[in-house]
Amino acid sequence: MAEKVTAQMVAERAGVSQSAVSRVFTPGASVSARTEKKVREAASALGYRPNVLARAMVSGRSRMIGLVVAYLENQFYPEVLEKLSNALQAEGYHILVFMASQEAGTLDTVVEEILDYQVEGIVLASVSLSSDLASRCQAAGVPVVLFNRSQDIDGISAVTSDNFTGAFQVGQFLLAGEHERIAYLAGWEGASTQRDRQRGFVAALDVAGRRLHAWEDGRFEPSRTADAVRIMFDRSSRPDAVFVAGDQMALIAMDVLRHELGLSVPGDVSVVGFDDVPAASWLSYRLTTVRQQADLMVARCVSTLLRAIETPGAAPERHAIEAPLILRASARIPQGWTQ
Amino acid sequence: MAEKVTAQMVAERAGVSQSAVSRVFTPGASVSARTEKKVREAASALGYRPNVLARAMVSGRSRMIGLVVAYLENQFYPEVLEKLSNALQAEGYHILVFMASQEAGTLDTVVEEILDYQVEGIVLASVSLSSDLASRCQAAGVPVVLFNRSQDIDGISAVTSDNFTGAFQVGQFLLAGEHERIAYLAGWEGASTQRDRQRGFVAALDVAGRRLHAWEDGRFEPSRTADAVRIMFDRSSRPDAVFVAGDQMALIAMDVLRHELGLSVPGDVSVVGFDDVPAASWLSYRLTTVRQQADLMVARCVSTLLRAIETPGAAPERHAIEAPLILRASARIPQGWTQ
DNA sequence: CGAAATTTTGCATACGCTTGCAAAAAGAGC
DNA sequence: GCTCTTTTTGCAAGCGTATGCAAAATTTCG
Repeated sequence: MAEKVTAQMVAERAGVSQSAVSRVFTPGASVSARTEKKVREAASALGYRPNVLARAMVSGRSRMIGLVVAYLENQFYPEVLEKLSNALQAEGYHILVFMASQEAGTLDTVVEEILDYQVEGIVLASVSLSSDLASRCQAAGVPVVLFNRSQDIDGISAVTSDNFTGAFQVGQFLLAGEHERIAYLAGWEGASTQRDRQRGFVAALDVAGRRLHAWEDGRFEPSRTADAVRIMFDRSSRPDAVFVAGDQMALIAMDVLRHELGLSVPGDVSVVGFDDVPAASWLSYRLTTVRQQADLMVARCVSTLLRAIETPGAAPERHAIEAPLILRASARIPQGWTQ
Repeated sequence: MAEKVTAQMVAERAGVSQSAVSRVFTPGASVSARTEKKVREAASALGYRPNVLARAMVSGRSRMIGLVVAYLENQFYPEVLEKLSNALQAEGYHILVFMASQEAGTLDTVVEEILDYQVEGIVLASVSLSSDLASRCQAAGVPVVLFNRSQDIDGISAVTSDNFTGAFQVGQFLLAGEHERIAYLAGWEGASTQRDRQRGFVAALDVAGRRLHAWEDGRFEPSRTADAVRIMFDRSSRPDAVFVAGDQMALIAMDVLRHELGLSVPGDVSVVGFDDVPAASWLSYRLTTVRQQADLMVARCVSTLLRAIETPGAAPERHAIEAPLILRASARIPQGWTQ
């Protein structure tokens, strides 16, 4: 196996100093056209490429962003990961992935590990942060952006959908559809997304002087969700509409309603979800749902992060991306409904 | 923001040399119990943690594995990513993710970028490698493992399912079910998985003196797949069974068959997939399919990779993991079929 | 208790690169 | 051509850690 080729070797071959080589590969540095040519020739002859790690050591810029993800089962996250990776790749950054099991203490460990790698920034997707950890990151000078979670912690930026308004719309939509018994199937209550969606939905009902006819908790877990649906519909006056806190759960709900309880969707029950994962548009479901605009969210996330990296003192940003209702076929559409 | 705490600072506080600090954090190094105690106290008082990058510089061990993934839409890959990340995390490694667009030249660029980070190994998921690139990696002393692709390149390890045998079983299964017109819906022909599955399936028919009644190419792309199904079934003698090269395509096929063409699955057509993605078991599909045992594949992938890292001269390994047929409800089950 | 064997420790160097500084080279202006 | 300004270049000092080597400390054991 060949030795690894260093800037020093290139320098010798090109007959210049090692600093000159470094400058050729540092955008904005001062080099004459002639030495640049000599260096580039020597470099490509030897197959030289700068060592990112060595560069990181002295410049403090590792070109790495740490990403913490809790679960990838939810189809929304692979999509986000892919887009995030592409967006960061375009800016010359790369993603170091860390899986956080849902256990409590895990996140602390994971974040410590991330910091060990001298990442320039951290994205926490669907993960909540203790204020202790947050200040640890700040002490290390590493900006943090929460993705799909919002939290009132000093100095922590967050990018979410406008969950409140999105869910509020759903409430209006179901009311306009003249549903009589409107239910809500909740996600894990520790998630800010769940709380905001519930608040928005209930607020819409509230405006009309209405209340939830039923409420169950699916915790964003498949089997828990199926149970919740069974409980919710095993009563004399079952709901005729249910807003589900996430698509993954909504799809399960539709399956249980149709194939286990023999109900028709949307004939007997209207179902509305949140996320707009790929499967929501599959012909078996055609789920009416609120779309999380992953592209926009990712773009905001990246710009927020880069800004924080470049401007160490910058104030944290909180972004709530518009989340439009996507009409498909799982919920009765009110006459003349436009939006 | 606080300064970053170095081994030197810990050394001063503990009244020892920097080397002593280093040794405390290097498993297997020689330190007395007394200095270890002093160092650990000083370290935790200051919140010291070794800098992975600096460590990588001198030891050549970055504790990073590069992962290249082409597309995450296929539900199989998020699952793999999650498991792979967890398995490597348990071994003290972390994953640096790179997305490879499907364009041709991209992979070269991406692999170069990976090597810049001094990763200790590379996993290529569903991506093919030119022998030129392969030797580049070998020159850099970085072992490569192909995941879900196999290729005859010197020195390159690969982990796949036993696609041939898995598909062969499907052939036997459909024949035993007394299907008359058996079709195959292919994936992208550049993929070894596609080729092996087709070969296995056709071989099974061959043994019985039968041939494919129809063949179309879905290229693993959703809209292409839907078209392929439409073409395949728009003829007087439509297939009564179709083996689809991947679940993602199989689910689309079921949707088109049922909701667009008004056919019953498995009444009119039996459908069998490959992968066993999460959605395959959803009540709307209950897809009979061949399971890729992600756990086993990942475990093999990790052990292969670690072995190659620790034993630089090691011979490449090729593993084909058993892929069992999972019976559900999308294909007619032959009487008395057991397996 | 003392010599030999063993363990622990600090020193110094290296890993591959960036960057401030001062010297050298190149341009500008007359 | 000569001085003054501007650009280019090399030198050398790190960045934070691991590690070979030799000295120091400790243990072993006759």
